[in-house]
Amino acid sequence: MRNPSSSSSPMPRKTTTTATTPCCSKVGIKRGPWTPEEDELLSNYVKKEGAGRWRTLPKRAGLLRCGKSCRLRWMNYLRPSVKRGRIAPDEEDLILRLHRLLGNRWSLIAGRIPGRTDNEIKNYWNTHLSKKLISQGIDPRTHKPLNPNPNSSQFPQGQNQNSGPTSVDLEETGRTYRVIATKVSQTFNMTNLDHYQNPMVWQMVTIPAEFDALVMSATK
DNA sequence: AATTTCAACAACCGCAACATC
DNA sequence: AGATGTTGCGGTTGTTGAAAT
Repeated sequence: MRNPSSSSSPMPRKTTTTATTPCCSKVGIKRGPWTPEEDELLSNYVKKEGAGRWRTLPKRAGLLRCGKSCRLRWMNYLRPSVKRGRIAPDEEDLILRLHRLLGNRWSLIAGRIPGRTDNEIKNYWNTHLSKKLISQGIDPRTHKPLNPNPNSSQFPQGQNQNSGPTSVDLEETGRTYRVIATKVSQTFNMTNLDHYQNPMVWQMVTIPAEFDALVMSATK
């Protein structure tokens, strides 16, 4: 793996005049790759004072970074619980299954995979899995076979191709989802299985930790 | 050996939701 | 109830090392 802190030169970024989060608009704020010294400052500070209050944290920790940058660095790299290294085949399999269920809800997916961050999973998806699915003739957005005929309507009226799983998706894989829904219902005392045919419900539901096992068992 | 292209991933941005005053 | 600040998310970009030419 490349050393993320190997360069001390800040990455040039596009400038914007859009009103934005205050911590990002300040002049004199350092950008680009983090140095080992900065990592140590942030790590030591969070271990001592705890994570949070990101806006004021940089000043308190003696860092010339914006709060957003500090939070991102902590969440994606410095947190002790972050697992480094290659995505294992079983993790890849789980990502695929969860993405089929949840769409691009990276934080939700990451929440079900211990030690992996949303950024890591998003990157892995974009650089590996989406290409892998395409090479297998599967649309990475819908997890359905790629349609060779662009004129045929793959997405019925009102369906947003960019969104997560649609009701049509759910219907077409109805049996699988029904099994999941039944198991979830049994486990968490839910009664109306029709809710599981509604993508809006999936968007709203905070999936409990036990869901992992249910997904695994129901879809294998 | 030098240059170009590709792949991987860290980091930034805008936005929205939520919290606080 | 509205304004302001904070946090978190997803999309995107830029840098860098590896591979190919």
